[in-house]
Amino acid sequence: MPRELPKTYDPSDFEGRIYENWCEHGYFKPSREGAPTYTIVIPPPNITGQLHMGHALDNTLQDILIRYKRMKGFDTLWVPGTDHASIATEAKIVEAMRKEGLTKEDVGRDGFLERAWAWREQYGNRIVSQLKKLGSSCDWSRERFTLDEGCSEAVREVFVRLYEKGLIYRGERIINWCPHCKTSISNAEVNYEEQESHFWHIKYPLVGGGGYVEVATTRPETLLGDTAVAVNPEDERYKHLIGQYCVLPLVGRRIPIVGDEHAQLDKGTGCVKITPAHDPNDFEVGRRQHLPMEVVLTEDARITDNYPKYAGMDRYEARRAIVADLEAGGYLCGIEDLSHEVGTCYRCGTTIEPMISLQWFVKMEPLAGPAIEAVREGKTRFVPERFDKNYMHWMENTQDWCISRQLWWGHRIPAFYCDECGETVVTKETHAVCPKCGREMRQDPDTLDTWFSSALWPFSTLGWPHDTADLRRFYPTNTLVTGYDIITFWVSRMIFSALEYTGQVPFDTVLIHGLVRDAQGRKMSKSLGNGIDPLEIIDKYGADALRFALATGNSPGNDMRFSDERIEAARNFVNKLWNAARFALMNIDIDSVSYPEAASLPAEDKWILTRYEKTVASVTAALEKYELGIALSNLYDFVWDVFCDWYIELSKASLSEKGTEANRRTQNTLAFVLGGTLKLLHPFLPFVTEEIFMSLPHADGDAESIMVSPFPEYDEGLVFESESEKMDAVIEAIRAIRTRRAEMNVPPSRRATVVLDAKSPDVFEGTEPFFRRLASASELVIAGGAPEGAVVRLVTGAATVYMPLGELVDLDAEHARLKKELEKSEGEIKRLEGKLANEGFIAKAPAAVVEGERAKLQKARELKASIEAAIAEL
RNA sequence: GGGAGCAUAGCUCAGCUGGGAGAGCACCUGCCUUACAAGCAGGGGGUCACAGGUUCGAGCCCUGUUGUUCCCACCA
Repeated sequence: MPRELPKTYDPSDFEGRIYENWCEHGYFKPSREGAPTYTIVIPPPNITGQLHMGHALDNTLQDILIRYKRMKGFDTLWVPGTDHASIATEAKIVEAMRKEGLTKEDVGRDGFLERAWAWREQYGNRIVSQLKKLGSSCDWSRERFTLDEGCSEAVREVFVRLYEKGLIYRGERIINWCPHCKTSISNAEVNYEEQESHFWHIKYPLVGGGGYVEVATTRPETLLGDTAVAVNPEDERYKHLIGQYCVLPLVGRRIPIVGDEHAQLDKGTGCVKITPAHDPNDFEVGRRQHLPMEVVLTEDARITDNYPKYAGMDRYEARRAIVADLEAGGYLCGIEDLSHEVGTCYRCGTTIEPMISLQWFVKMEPLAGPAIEAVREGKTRFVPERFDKNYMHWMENTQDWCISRQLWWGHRIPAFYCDECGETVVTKETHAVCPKCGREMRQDPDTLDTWFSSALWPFSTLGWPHDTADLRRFYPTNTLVTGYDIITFWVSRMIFSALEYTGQVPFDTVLIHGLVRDAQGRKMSKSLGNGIDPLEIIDKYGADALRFALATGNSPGNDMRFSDERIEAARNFVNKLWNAARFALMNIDIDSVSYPEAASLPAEDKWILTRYEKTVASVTAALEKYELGIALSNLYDFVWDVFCDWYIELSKASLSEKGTEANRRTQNTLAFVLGGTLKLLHPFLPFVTEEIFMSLPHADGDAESIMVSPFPEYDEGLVFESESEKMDAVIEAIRAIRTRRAEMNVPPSRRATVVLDAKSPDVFEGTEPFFRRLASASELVIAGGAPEGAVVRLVTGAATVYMPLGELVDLDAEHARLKKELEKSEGEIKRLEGKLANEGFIAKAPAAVVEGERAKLQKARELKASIEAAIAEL
């Protein structure tokens, strides 16, 4: 027996209860052994904070897909988890300790890690509970963490394998150093931003002559580390200087002038100072020219003790001091204003310092090749497609990946060094003994880039490197849903990692979404304080409304704005659905729903079933193409404009006659269509659809929960084209009457006889109740012509409508109005005639299109004739 | 320097493989009608950035221009 719903829609009444119920029944776990699988691994949120709108969008999209596939009969698995986010989390913990007056060194490595794990406990759990509030149907029994034992094992396995293959090496390279985080970061972690600066021109006197060379630099403080000046070997101005020496100002060091193609003829003065230890280009020049490396900066970017005058100054202080000294010494010969791109740390924004450093690297070239090939061959495809360009470009140009970090929170590098003989051992074990001298070895103190472990996420979460049942069944996964901002960091690395270690792509499709911006289109950020908390939105409007707001009108890869209007519109839609269900339940007393029997259905039922089936088809097609926003807006239109505005209103006629056969048929159709619509909506609005579904009588094949019921399949047996067209004609006539009455300001309470002169009178047979209810008709007369007297005339495709509202009609105005309609139809006829007279069109356009245009012309001509008749009668 | 996106109603945006433009919000008019005022009925409002081109036909395809956003890049 149907249960009534509360009068007002209040999501807090049921969202929590329903979610618990789903969990208790284990619906989120895969359980259909024979069925094809569909797998998603969550992009693991960082444990640095709480869920933001970007997560809400990302996870809403994933949940829509996984729920859809589950209802489609797939054995679905959505693997949840969180990311330890080494540098970001470590920075947060350091900051928290600073407030207690503590530093990392105060608490020591073990003490620090203890705090970090406590942090992970607190914030990791919070994120999980927030994902649950959103309705995410993840299999929580498989929850993972990038630093858990399984993931750590995978990391060690990969590190050792790559090392043994020669794809991981340790070496001295120029790396990006963040003086604030005091760690190296990878190229991908550097953001370039425009900074206003200067270009300083400096004279370097030649040794043994009166002349000098002039160099230009944006970083005068690095002068201390110069070990050469380079000129282009082809440069006529300077080539005679190659092999000579000049004197480094302020320092007095003799440095050579070398010929190197790095110096360009048309750049600056043509002479370049070379600082091999603090510039990536100069590093290369230094290698080619066998120049010494002179390190002048400490790890917190201060001048080293080798230069007593400047020792201890930070780099900017030193810059000012050195410029002043150069000027005083007469070495400065010009200052230009300049704005240029400066690298900054993506976590803290500090200007990064290129420095020579001993670090671990992944050799990218052998790994990138197959990764490029896989996407080119379509083994993994991006939606929308254009993002593969992005990916390709990065892959084709990527340099070796610096993976070691001078941090404590992360995967410890599994390399061991012998302090005795300098031997290095890389092993999965937790300690090592030197194979040469038998001493206990010291483990590398550094940890790995956080992306090193997330790169393995699609398979490490399924048990790799072990050959587990999950790995065999659910890998490769199917869809990865993520933002475009993370393609290079993460997606690309998962692809090359998966190919290298598992021999397969990690997923077949990457669904890319954009950023959620604020109402003014700005990025949401802490510093702007314009972030919108998804949890607050859920508390106020419900998770379904939030999901709707994020999913609707959002197309893949594009940013969206989140505003009050948007969430209110979403809530209003859910409320509309709620009330439609309430209406249905107030009128339904049948216990079960049966398949509609075509033979006994009235026109309005055939009409709504036809519209419903077409919605099933379009929603399914859109979902298959990952057009989630389109799928949802199709549903919106169907629910609001078709089901509520028309079918519910039409159904009131027979629902008011209790106990009749017609009444039962209508109840059945109403419940059938509403039930199916709820299923179509369920992936988007999981809670409210379940709440309503539980209250409705069920059809055969429905499960106890909507989330494990079958998704509707398009059923041609319930598509009735011609009857549906008849109903459209009735609707058109009702609309015409309403419009005319509104224009004439006739109140609904003033009912009028409606006389119809129809081309096929049977179309309007039995439709009087509709005209009474929806067009303020007192009665409906189907006549063969115009009634007597001055009346309102409305011409529609199927009929001419007359209403005896003569006293309200200004005959001249009426005449003018009909005349205008006549002109409109004449214009339409002219356009169509012109088109059909065009031989090119007839010859080249598809036959169906030509036929369609002919039919339009035919209709337009009939309409014109009807209007002319109406004018004549006036 | 290279690459990509966007430009459609007052605002925010849809518009799938080319067949005479849609939604939400806002605005105007009228409504307590067997659910819903978080609602119902009706209405106004667009040279689809600009200029060419392809086509029987262009918001959609091609070229260029302008504006705007973003990504990538070691340019002293």
